[in-house]
Parts: sequence; C-alpha cells; structure tokens
Amino acid sequence: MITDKIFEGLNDRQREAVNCLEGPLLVMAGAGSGKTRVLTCRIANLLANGVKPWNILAITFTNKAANEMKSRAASMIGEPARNVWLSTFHSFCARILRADVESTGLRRSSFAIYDTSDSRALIKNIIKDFNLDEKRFIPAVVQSKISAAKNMLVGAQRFADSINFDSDRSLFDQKVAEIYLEYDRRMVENNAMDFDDLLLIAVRMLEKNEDVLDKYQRRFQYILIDEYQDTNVAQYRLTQLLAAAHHNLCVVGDADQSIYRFRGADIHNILSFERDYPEAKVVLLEENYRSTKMILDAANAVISNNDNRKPKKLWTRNALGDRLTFFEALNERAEAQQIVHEIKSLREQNFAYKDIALLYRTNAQSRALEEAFLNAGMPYVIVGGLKFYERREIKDIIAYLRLINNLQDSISLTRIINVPRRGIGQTTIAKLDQFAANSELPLFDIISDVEMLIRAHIPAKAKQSLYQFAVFIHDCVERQNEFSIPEFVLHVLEASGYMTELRDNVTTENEARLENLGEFVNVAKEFARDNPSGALEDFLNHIALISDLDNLKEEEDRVSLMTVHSAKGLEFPVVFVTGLEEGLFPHASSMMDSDALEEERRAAYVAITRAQKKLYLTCATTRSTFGKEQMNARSRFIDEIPLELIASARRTRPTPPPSMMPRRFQSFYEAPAQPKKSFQMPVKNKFMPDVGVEWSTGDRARHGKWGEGTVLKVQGAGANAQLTIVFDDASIGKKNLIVQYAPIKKI
DNA sequence: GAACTCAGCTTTTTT
DNA sequence: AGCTGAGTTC
Repeated sequence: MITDKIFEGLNDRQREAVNCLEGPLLVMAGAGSGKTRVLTCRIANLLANGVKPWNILAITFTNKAANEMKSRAASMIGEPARNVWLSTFHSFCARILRADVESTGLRRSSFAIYDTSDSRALIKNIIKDFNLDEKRFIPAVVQSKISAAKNMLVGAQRFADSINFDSDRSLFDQKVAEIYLEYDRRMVENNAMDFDDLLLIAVRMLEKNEDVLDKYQRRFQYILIDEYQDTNVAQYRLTQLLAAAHHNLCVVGDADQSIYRFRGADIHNILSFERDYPEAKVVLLEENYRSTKMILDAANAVISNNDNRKPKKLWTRNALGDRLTFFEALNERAEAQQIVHEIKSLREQNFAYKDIALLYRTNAQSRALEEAFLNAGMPYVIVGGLKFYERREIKDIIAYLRLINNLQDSISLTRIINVPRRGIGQTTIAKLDQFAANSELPLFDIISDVEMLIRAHIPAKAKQSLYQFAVFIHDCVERQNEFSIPEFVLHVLEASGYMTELRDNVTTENEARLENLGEFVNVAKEFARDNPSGALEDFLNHIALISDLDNLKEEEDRVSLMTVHSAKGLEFPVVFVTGLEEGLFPHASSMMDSDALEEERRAAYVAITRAQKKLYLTCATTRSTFGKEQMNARSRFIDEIPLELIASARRTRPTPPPSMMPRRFQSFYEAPAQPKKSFQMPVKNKFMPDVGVEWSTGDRARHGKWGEGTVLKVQGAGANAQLTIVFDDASIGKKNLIVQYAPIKKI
C-alpha cells in the first residue's frame, strides 16, 4: 500500500501535517524536526490521493532542495512526482514570466536576467550620466535602496511620488528616485530583469491580468512554501494571489531561523499566518531528530535570549552526546591551525572529511581557514564566497551568450566589447555611449552600422575593430542552430579569441580560468543532456538562477567551508562555528539595533543546530581586519550557553602571552611557527622585460600576451627605445612597444 | 592603449 | 592585506 509507505516512521504531529491536504496549513517546524520529510511526504500523499502532479506547486529556498525533494517524492510514489512544479520563488517567477509576460504588455518574453553585479554596473552608468558624485551616491547603496523598494512592491513611480509628497525627504532620496526611474527605463531598453524584478513583475502580471491569474490559480490547486519565515513582501503577495481562489496553502517554517531580514524578509509573514487565514490549521513540530541533547540544549539556551519570539522548546530522544568543545586561539591563524588539528583527531574517530563543516559569519573569514587547509593538505570545498558564476571568465562567456541571445543587452556588450583586447578603449566606448543616449538606439545597432560609427566620430582603427566585432556577433547569431549548446559555447570561446588569449599567456591564473571555462562547458553539456530541446535562452535562464549551493556535491570527501547563511537547511555530523567574537558574530553592524541583534542570535541558532553529533565553538583573541590587528571579546553567544554543556578551555580570556603559559598549553594557543609564504594565492607570472638588451630590425621577440613576432622598426636606444613589432598572429598585427615597459623578450 | 602607481575602501548575510 | 578606480607616463 502506497500510503503505508508514506506514513511509515512519521510521528503523530508529522502525520497530522501530511494528512491535512485541504485548506491553509501552518507547520511550525523547529530545526531538525523533519520538515523536509513532511513536505515530501505531503506531496506524495497529495499524489496518492489522486491530485495531478502539475496541479501542485512547491517552493523551496534553493534549487538543490527542490531537486532533492523531487527525487525523494519520486522514490516514494514513482516517476509522476517529477512533474510537480518544484522550484525557488525566483525560478518560478522566471518561468511564468517567460510564458505570459508578453501577453500583458509588461515586457518581452526573451528577457535576460541580470545578477547583482550586472545591475550594479547599470546603476553606476546612470550615476555617471547624471553627473552625480560617486562618493555620495555609492552604486551599492543606491542599488540596495532600489532593491528594498522592489521587495516591498514599490515601483519607481510610487517611490518617486512618496518622496515628492514628503518635504522633509532629502535630496539624496529624490536622486535615488530619479535613478530608479532611469534604471527601470534602461532595464526595459536592455530587455533585462534583475532578481527583484522577477518577483515584482510577476506580481504585477498577476494583478494586472485576470486571465493569467485565473490560469495559474486553476493550475496550482495545491501550494506548498518552505522557509516561509524568510519570505519578503513580494513573495508574500505572490503566494496570496496564487492561493486566493482555494486557500490550499501549506507553509512551513521556523521563526527562530529567520535570517534574511536584510533582503526584505519579514518574519511577520509567518507570525501572522493565522490572522491571514483564520481557518488555518497549525501543527507544531518540536521533536528534533538531528542533534544530541547537548547540542540542542545549547541551541535552546542561546535562542531563549531573544525577547521577541514565541516560546518554543525543541526536545529530542537522541543520546546526550559529547559536551561542546570551546577554544579561544591567539589569532585567526592559530584558530585555523587548531581546527585542522581537531579534524585530524576526528579522522581517527572515524569521521570522514565530508562529515565536517566549518561555519563563519562573513566570507572574509574563509581565507585564514583556507590557508590552514592548504598547508595541511586537507581536502576542503568553499561553498559560496567567490562563486563560480561570479568569476570573471564565466561572466565574460555568459556576457557573450547573452549578447548573442539579446542584441539589445548593452550591459553585456560593454563588458566584452574589448575582451579579449580589440583596441577599443574608454574613449571609444564613451563616444558610443553618448551617441546611443542621443539616438536612443541600443549600442549594438550603432556598432553594426558603419554610417553611424562615422557620425559618432569613431577613429578609423576603432571603427574597423568595432565593425569586425559586430560581424562576429551577427555570425554567431545566425549560426547558433548549427551547434549544440556546449559546442556553441566552445565556438564562441574560440572564435572570439578568448581562448587564444588565455592559452598564449601561460600563468597559473589563466590555467585556472581555462579550467573554469572547461567546467562551464560541462555545465552546458549537463544542461543539454537534461533539456535536449533547450534553446540558448533556456540555458541562460537556467544558469542565472542556480546558486553555488546547488552544486554542493556530496560524493567527494571534503570538509565544507561556508557562511552560516549558506548552511541553512543543511546538517553535518560535526560542525565548527568559528569566529565567535563580539563585533564579528554578532556583527558590529547589529550592535546598535536590538532587532538586528536578535537576527544575529537566530543566525547563531541556525549555526548550532546544523550539528548532529559534535559541535565546536571557536574564537580568536586578536584578528586582523582591514590589515589591522584587532582585539575582540569572546561572543556573548558563548556566554549564553550553560557552562556545564561545554568541555575544555573556556573562560580563559585574556589569553596569557605565550611566554607566561605553561609549555604544554602553548601549542594549543599558538600556531606552530610556519615558513612564511608557504601559501601563495595564484599570482600573475610577471614577464620581466629585458632591459639592457639592444634591439634591431629583424629580431624575433616573444610578448607576454601576444606571442611571437618580428621587429619591424626601432626608434631610440636602450630602455626607452620604441619597437614596432609585427606579431605572427594576424589578429594581433602591428604594435608599438616601449622596451622598458613592454612584457617582451628577445628570442 | 597599456601598464604602472597611489589612494581609498573593504566585510554582513544572498536569490 | 588586497582590490578597484583615477591619474600618469610612454
């Protein structure tokens, strides 16, 4: 019997939630209480009761969680489970927008999705064009204001209006409003949407068009939302619109794990669910299956210091477990060293590397940890941080693909117009921008038209390269159907000269870039395999919305390093919560604001509850921040944990200087002396020019970037001599170089 | 145009 | 400390 399988091993509360299929349902699920399991089983149960998979919509926080849930449901109920709409809010919105936004007249369906840095680049352009001072109008600040407004469903016009009516508002906000209006205008012009637009415009679409709303309301008879405590106004409104017709809405979350206030998440969405849906059934899941009693007690103790919360106590039948381990190291290097040391002993206790996670509050902390791992030769993976899709070479190839897919995308065009170098400099780009602004044409239209290039007063050389570039892009547009997506990616990389540039300039950095591009081709292959009929546009859409976390592969035995935020929803047998210092965790920016401080404490709660068996809490007495040594007090969160739960050296602050310490403790506090420079970040190989070598016509030279060539002309002598070199690679051609400055060698 | 130097800023967390 | 952007030089 299928239903037996669904209910097998569930506790009474969980059964209740899985069994309640109709009407609004709120599942308050404490950390580790089997929340994912309930969601999965509930989906399976809906299917078992004859609900069609395409009538179910389930929203999760990451694509990874979505896929996992899909597989689990499929193993319970069979393949039809794969037809459930299971995705993140953002992918869901992208999908319905592709399908229907064009019919509402709001946007075209072929829009590009800009990530944070693309949209910041656009804001920066606008600030420049408005002749505003970049010191006062910091692009990132303006961006976050606009983002906050969008997350609250405040469009540009309403944002501007709300300021005009308020005479006290500063000039700053008025300017932000102007930038916001212009930003929207250019996003339309570029045929692009940012992450916030996906939500905002999807809501507008459903509000504006009854037919479309009706269609999706009919389609999604049953809606499930995970991590409901982290929804923002736009997501809340979207949920409300979709569920309005039937109220078959199940939301799952834990107010104590709400840690995304900074991006507009509103904890009240979950707290007032019962007010929004008075007929709602509420199920509390308080039995924890994940952690030992020790860990859970520590978590409960910390979170109980938050005043603004509904009291709740997680409990477990699990074993008492080991006491937590706390240590304070001398500095962040010693902290990392000590962690490495602990991991070695964990290995002797039969823990695998992949059983272990290191959590930190800020990405910057990963550096010291990474160094220690490299030195120790210990396998690790950094989840998040400088993400794969944020690497320069990956953004470059994506920009090429986006431009080919959407010739109006001027942001992508400017990114790669001179990558690899084509002799198109700032002056030329400024002229083009000017001309584009005056003629209201997309940049690409201008560079593909020689007439216009002349009118824009582009010098002959630049004109030539621009035109060649335009021809190349046009050619790619026309020929894209000759290739599969991975082949096309390779074609673009080769034919643009991008690969040549990387291959000719052999540095560790470039080798890493080539490797990353290879990985990108693999992503394309995977996509092509999973979506045989997928177009370039679908591929772009796919990669715009997958996060690093989605790629966390479990098969490799490596220690995971990530921020507390990235760790949400994950669990590990052993967890190290690092950098537990006042000013860092809780972060300095939260100290003035009790709401922010409570959010920090929830982050600490999330961190602690990731651990199943063993929990380590660590901090450093001094830490160098911005290149300066800083003394930090131990985090208050440590002092909120009852003493009896903690083993080992605590309350040792201030740490005595090494000379005052009994010798047997020294190694505990201080990293062993290590050769300086034993770790080096990949640096560009500097090609030192051969100063002191005399050159003459006909000599052969090797250039760091452009390969080999022949000297055509020599002007002057010694270090200051100017050489004219014809490079063998015809696409590079003739270059004038100063001996003393150019990366060249005589061969 | 390319490559260098210097000043100033960075670090909160992310789809 | 390490990165970006502005300014400078040839």
